[in-house]
Amino acid sequence: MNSSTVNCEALAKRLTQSGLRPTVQREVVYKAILEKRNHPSTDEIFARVREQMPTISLATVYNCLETLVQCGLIKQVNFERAPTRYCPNLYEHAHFHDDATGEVHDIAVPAEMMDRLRALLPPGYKAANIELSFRGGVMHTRN
Amino acid sequence: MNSSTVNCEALAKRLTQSGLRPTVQREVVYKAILEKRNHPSTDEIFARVREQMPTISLATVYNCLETLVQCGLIKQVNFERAPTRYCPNLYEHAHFHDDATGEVHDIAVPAEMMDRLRALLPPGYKAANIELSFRGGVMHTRN
DNA sequence: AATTCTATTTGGAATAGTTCCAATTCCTAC
DNA sequence: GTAGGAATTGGAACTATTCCAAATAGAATT
Ligand SMILES: [Mn+2]
Ligand SMILES: [Mn+2]
Ligand SMILES: [Zn+2]
Ligand SMILES: [Zn+2]
Repeated sequence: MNSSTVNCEALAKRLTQSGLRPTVQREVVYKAILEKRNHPSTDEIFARVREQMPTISLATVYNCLETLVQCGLIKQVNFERAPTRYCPNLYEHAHFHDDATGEVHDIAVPAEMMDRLRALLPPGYKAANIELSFRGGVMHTRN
Repeated sequence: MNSSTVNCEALAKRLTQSGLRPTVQREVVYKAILEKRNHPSTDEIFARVREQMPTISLATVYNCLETLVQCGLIKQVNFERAPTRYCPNLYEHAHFHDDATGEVHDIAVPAEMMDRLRALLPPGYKAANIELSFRGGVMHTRN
């Protein structure tokens, strides 16, 4: 029983809990995101998925992604107005967008820091969601 | 000498410094953003600007906004994939997007907090930009 | 097992914010 | 005043995403 099997059992369970059907399309889209966790765009996911299922439609990929987000299995990552990316890392974390390569890296954020951020809000403001993102470069260290 | 005059002198100065011309279109777009600092969208800015200058084109508004951002006079504010908004508040701050009203509110962020955020980055990562945004609701307090 | 009912998928059209482009107009420098 | 570059303009093009109506698949019921 490999990790992919585990993940897809979790997927089926979560979908069923939400009253949705664990379809093969949803499974293959979810696996595509898991296989290389580099915050792929919809196009990238579509390309990966087509290798397994060449007949899947782009509309279905969009539908599956929306479903997976609603079930809380993946997160949408938006940067400026660039095409939406997706992230299977469910821990609270921030994103670093490397200007040079275009890559997006996860940045760990302690829960305590999240609390500090929430504390910035005026009384009465309740944040359902906090997004923290960095943009910049990565210096190469010479040894 | 009202504040609008002051702001527009600053605008002209900044544009000239950048080797750009202080045109009437750029001035009227900038004033439109300052007049009601509610993070207006391009459409809203276009509507405001047309009252002063009914002949201005949408393309020019887009051009002016890009110029003003490049000069550092305003900031782009993106939320998910909603239409871009603009903000003349040049202090480092976060944004709170009210789900109920769609309004965007500025949230003050102490410089010390910004430093803590930067400190989350691994060695070698240099953030040219940090974006922090909240989404949620505002509770009404009874008295 | 056939039928029914609904969820899901599918291909293509439509949408919308934004960008691009070529032509005109406007400034500035000479 | 003329020349040259900057800025503006209207409209076309672009593109990520959403919408839609028809086809398909799957679960439930008889
Ligand atoms: Mn994408
Ligand atoms: Mn906008
Ligand atoms: Zn991530
Ligand atoms: Zn702001």
